[in-house]
Parts: sequence; structure tokens; C-alpha cells
Amino acid sequence: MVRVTIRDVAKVLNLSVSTVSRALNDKEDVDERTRIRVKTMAREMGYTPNLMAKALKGKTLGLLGVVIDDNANPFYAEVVKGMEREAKRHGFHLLLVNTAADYSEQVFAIDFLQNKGVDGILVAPVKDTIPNEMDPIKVPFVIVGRHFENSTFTEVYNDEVLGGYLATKHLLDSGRRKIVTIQPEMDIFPTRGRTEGYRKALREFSNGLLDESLELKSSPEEAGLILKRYVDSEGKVDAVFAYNDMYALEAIASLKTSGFKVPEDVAVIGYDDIPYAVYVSPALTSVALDKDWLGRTAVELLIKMISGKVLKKKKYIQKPVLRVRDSG
Amino acid sequence: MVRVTIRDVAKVLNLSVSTVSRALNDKEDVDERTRIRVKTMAREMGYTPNLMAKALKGKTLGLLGVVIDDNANPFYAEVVKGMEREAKRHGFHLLLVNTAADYSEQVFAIDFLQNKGVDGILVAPVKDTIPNEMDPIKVPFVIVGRHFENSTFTEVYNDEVLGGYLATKHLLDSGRRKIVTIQPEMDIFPTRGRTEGYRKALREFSNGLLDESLELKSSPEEAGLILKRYVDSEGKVDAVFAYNDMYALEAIASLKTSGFKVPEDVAVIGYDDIPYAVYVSPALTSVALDKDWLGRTAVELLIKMISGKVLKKKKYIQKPVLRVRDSG
DNA sequence: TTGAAAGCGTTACCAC
DNA sequence: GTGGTAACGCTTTCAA
Repeated sequence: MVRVTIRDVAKVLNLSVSTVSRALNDKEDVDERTRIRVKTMAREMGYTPNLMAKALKGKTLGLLGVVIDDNANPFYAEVVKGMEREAKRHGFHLLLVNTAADYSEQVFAIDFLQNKGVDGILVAPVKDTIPNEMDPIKVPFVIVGRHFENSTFTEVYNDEVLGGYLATKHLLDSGRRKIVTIQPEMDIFPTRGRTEGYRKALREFSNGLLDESLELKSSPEEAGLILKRYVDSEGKVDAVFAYNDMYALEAIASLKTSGFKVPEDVAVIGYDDIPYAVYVSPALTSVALDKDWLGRTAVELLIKMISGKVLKKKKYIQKPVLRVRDSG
Repeated sequence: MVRVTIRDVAKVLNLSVSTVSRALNDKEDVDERTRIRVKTMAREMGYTPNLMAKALKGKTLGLLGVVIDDNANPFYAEVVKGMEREAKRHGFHLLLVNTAADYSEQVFAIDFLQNKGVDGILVAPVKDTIPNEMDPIKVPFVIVGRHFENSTFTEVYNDEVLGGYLATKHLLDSGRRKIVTIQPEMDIFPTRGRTEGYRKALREFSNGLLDESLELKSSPEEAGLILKRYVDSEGKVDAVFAYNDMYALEAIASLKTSGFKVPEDVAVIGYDDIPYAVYVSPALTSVALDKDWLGRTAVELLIKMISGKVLKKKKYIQKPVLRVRDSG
């Protein structure tokens, strides 16, 4: 296919490229009839602007880089979906990169994306403790689902402490006393926050004495195993507050095969409220997040930043809600 | 940040831009020591090539467009993940667009992606009956998970007939006789194929007489409702072959609330074998697909096409496998 | 209201 | 081996 350029259109119409350019871009100072003529002819000839050329002239390409752990994780999948929809509304597109929670992958991704000429970046950082890990980002960016202490970054995240608190409080209120929490090794905002909320509820319940904090670390795949090992050796656990629904599902499966009844013997609460939480049995009680909101808001803010707007508010925090079902 | 260009490097080194360009791109005809000098200085000055400018000169941008129904669908999520990994291996990036199975969205997406300068497109078409719906694609493309009859497109897909056959045969073999299948309205390769496989198994079993083909149409959300309505009015169903695992989960939920035991009263088999199939109860029997392979292979082929290779083989077909668990 | 020309950063052709 | 220059397609002064 031969590309139709602005020059071709100009030639046919006996106009200059500049006039055609102005007409196409709805600039002032161009005769209305000329504009019509140009636009009609352009359409007729199948003219499409060359975005590279525009970009070279300092215009935006309309690309947003997305750096996340794993797009197949149902939590991120929903977030990305929200991002995508919002981006589309503004004529932007998403450039997706999975990091598998690997820091060097993230560094590489950020570098790469900028080379591709993205106008901005949406990132759920692998580490969120050292703010200057964001230094290599030279374009506007928004942090998604993470929070850097004392940073000036634009961030969209969840009140994880509240989530952890809500779950643990509910367990406590329904009579559970030996509540174990199982979280990933990673020291990221969500793990810190959820654990903190868990401790807070415990502390509150015991009048300041945090005497029964049972904290396990595990990968999602091993959650069941680690939990089983703990129960076998320590015994007496009557509730589990899992990092997320995947952990919770693993926990339930493991407890069941160990002969425990869920929730009779052991209650289990998850986090994220993925769509499948409804179908498992017992139906999963989970801390629910509006994932679409997370993605949508992040993109909305990023696009504002790209278009040069200065945001007065930098932190956008969502309050999670406990969705009580049968597992706890 | 001020962008460092090839010209800046040239000036500092007292060389011409052309020499610097050649040195950087490892072309012939440039003194080895000059090359070293240039590369060192370029790194030192923090030079990064402007991809737009390269693209304008007809070079590739390294972008692959992905057009699918919904990235949050666990099936596509896994496929996209496979694509992403393979693309990364080759230095490519993914531009994601969801169509929500809407044809006009697809048309728009394809147009848009090409404007963004993608080097190729991976598409799971919304309709796969009219080959010339692909006409607007002017770049290399690969069809994913769909198959156009008699087309010359490069396609990576599954043997859906076999999948439907396997599931139905298994149901028949385990003594089920009133097997209903529930499929989406859409006339796409997977629905056609799975239904055909279902009919084939029935026909085979009844010695050529396809006397008990019970075919229901439904959206995923309404699958439970539609099924219930059918069972209530027609009664006597002892097995369900669902379009995919979402349909199967809805079916199971609906059957359970109607007082049926799964699988004792009614067996249910799904399709896709999503990760959550293991956790529901009863654990879902499902037709399993290697989603990663699908994504990986599609990208591999697309990149070959982009680099000008001519593929002798155009159709890449995967044989599904029945993963028998508890539901059927 | 329109046109000519410069320039964005890069590559490639052609001299030297 | 190296340098000058045109060209990729577009936008944007500056004149006319």
C-alpha cells in the first residue's frame, strides 16, 4: 500500500502543504470552503496522518505505559481493564509490560517504555520503599496500588490498613481468637498495610496488648502448605486472614484436605474480591476493592498531568469494604 | 530533561552526524577506534535514539497490536501473558485493545492501531465468517483462537470440535443421556466447533441418529437462569456441557440452588480450564487448552512475518485435553 | 487567507 | 573512512 501524505492531498487540490495541514487540524486562518474541500478530498484519498511525523514534531503519540506484576492476576486484569477503557475514552492506548514482581524487569521496562515514546507511565512498583527508584522516569507517571511514604508522587491506592482491620475485626467479632495471617515475603505497601490493620484490630481487641499476632510468610502457591505445616505443629487456629483471594483459596483447599471444616473449624477471609470468590465453596468472604476505579482514576490523573495540568491533590485513596459470604 | 541527539554527540567529537549514526548502528565503513569513541561518548552523554525519527525513516517501532474481547477474561489474560513474554524476548511491546466483542469497536481498534504505527496485529476477530473483514489490516497479522474457513490467513487456534467431542463423549461414557449444551449467541469458530463436537459425539453414540441434541443459547451472566428455566420446564437433564468455565460455574450455582446435586444428579463440564476450576466445589471438569502456547506461538509467527519471512505453514492447531475432576 | 521554507532526529546516498 | 546533504511527513513561523 502506498501511503497517502499531506503532500499528495495538496498536489491534487493545488494547495500548499501548509494550508492542507492547517485545514486538517482545524486551525484558524483558513477559508471555510477550503477546509471543506481539503477534508473531503483527504477522506476520499484515504489520507491518514503519520503519527511518527507528528511525534517527531513534539506532539504526543497517545501511548501510556503500564508496568505491573502480572496481567493474568485477576486483580490487575480488572485494573488494566479499567485503565484501558478510560484511556480509550481519551484516545490513548496502553502499552503493557509484566514484571513478574522482578525489580530489574521493572527498571528495564521503564527504560524501554520511554524509548518507545510513551506519554506517561502507570506503575505498580515492585519496591515502594525507596522513592528514587522512580528517578529514571522522565515522563509523567502515576503510582497504582502502592504508596511511598512522604513522597510527592501522584498515587492511587487503597486503604490497606483499613482492609486488614475490617477483616480481622470481623473475625474477632464472630468469636475467633486464634487468627493467623498469611502474607507474601515482599515488603510492599499492601503487605505492610494489611498486616498493620490486622495487628491494629488485635491490639484494639486486647486492650493494647498484641499477644496473639500469628504472622506467616509464603508465596501464593505454597500458602496451603505453609499453613498446613503451621497448623500441624502449633495446632489451634480458628481463622485465617489471607493476603488475597488466591492465598485464601489455597488455604481453604489445604484446610479441607487436613480435615478441617470451613468455616466451622476455621474461618477464612481473602482480599481483592475476585469474581470467582462467589463460586468457590464455601463462598469466599473477602475485602472488596473497586478495581475499575483504581485503573480509571489512575489514567484520568495521568492524562491530566500529560496535558500539563497541575494536580492539587496527589493522593487518591479508596476505602475497601468487607464482603461477607460463607467462608468467614 | 534536554534530549541528547546524535548531533550533540557529533559536535562534541568533532565528527559528522553520519559517522556517528553509522558507528552507533554498527555499520561497515567506520574506523574501529572511531566506533569505540562514539559509543563511549554516546553512553557518557546519555544519548538515547529517538524512535520516532527512526520510525519516520521507515524503521520499525517494535509495537504489536492486540485486539481481543476482554483482557480480564482469564482465558485471554493467560493468552496475553504468553504473548507479552514472547514479545519481550524479541524486543517488542504489546498495545492492548479490548473490543468487548463489539464489531465496530474492532474496526475502530484495527484502524487506530495502524495509525499508531504497530508493526503487526494479533487479533481474535469478533466475527470470523467474512474474511474480508480483515481487509483494513495493512500490516502483517495473525488470527488468534479463531479460524476462517478457506482463508489464507496465518491462524493459531484450537481444535474446538475435538474439545466438544471429548467432553460429550466423556459424559456419554459415564452414563449420561440427557446432555444439554449451553453456548453464546455469537456465531464464532469456538461456538460452532464446540457444538459440532457435541453433536458428533451424540451422533456417534446413537449410530447416526442425532436424536437428543439439546442446545441452549445464553450470555455468560444468564447461563444459570436460562438453564434453570429449561430444566424447570423440560425437566430431565443429567449433564451440561458448558461453553466455558464461566458458564459452567454459573450452571453449577444455578443447579445447586434448584436443589440438584452436582455431579450426582447433573454432571457439568466446562471449557478453558481456568486456574479457579480447581477451587470450586465440586472441582470443575474442563477441556484444557494451553493458553500460553496460543499467545507465544501467535507472537512468534507474527514477528517472523514482520521480519519478512514467508511461512510455509499457515495454520497452527492445538489439540485440547479433557481434565477430569469432580463435576462431571 | 495562503504559501515558502525551516526544522524535528535519523538514515542513506554520493562524493571526497 | 568520513562528511555533506537530501529525505521521511508533518507543523509552524514568517512573508506575501
